[in-house]
Amino acid sequence: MESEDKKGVRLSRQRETILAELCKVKTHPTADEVYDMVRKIIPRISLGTVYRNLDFLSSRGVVLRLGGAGTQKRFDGNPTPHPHLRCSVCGRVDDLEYPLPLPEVPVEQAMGYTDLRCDVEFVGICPICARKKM
Amino acid sequence: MESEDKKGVRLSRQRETILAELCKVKTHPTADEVYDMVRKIIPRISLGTVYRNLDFLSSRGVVLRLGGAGTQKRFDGNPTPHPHLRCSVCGRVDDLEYPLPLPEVPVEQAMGYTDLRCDVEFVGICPICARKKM
DNA sequence: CTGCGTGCAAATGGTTTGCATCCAC
DNA sequence: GTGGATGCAAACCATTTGCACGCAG
Repeated sequence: MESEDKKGVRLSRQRETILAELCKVKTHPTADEVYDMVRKIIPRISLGTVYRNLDFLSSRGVVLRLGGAGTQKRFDGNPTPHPHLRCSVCGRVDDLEYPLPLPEVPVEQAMGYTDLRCDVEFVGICPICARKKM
Repeated sequence: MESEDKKGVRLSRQRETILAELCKVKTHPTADEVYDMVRKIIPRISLGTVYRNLDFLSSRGVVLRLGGAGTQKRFDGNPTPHPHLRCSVCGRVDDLEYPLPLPEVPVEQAMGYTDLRCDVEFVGICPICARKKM
């Protein structure tokens, strides 16, 4: 029954817009990049609201919060776990467009951990930063 | 020639102790857990020094800095990339003690990224937190 | 009407940094 | 002696939070 989960949840223009903008791009924006995107539509939105909604959406599995190696967290409009490429120089994150089976661990080998989800991230240098180095 | 890399590098008691303590444990301590460990040996060490040295050591590949899903970064005395298990509740990180081949991406599929290193992290609930929930 | 969501601003918390001093080489 | 490393404290910066108001249901 999904109604149990949705009890008391409202659809504000802010929340709607944040999700729409995030799904629109193929980049993996940080919270304040999302803030900039949404501000073009709702100029008076606050950064706190953006954080609250990204939190809300990722806790419901509607979007993905990428932990990753960098300082800032990045968000992905595609909630299905899939491998990412991260640039160790500029922090940019791309989707890996190559079918790569996510590794799995037999439950009895998971050292007692449960509900395992696999995160795969390839860290390297993106073509743009590689070029700059020359 | 390793002397080129080591130009001007000194081995202070602080740096030595930080590395020794980190290698001694099988947990994956955060910077201030390392601070606590080292403070038992060098009480007047500063947190800044711990950060500077963990930075120094990981940039040289002597230890591993785990990006990971949590807020704080964790460090691993074993510099060889290997899969980790992370508890999404308490943030604890364990080594996966199960041989799992790290996925590889053919260079021509890496979307122009170079020097790729693979990070695999399984996120789930550790046995301790699972028990607490009951 | 209700109470969830928002805007604003202050607070947090991990990490970084400037600077004078210290000590490994 | 020299410059890399330290201790201390202030600065940073991404993120979180308290509070009064606004608006979706």
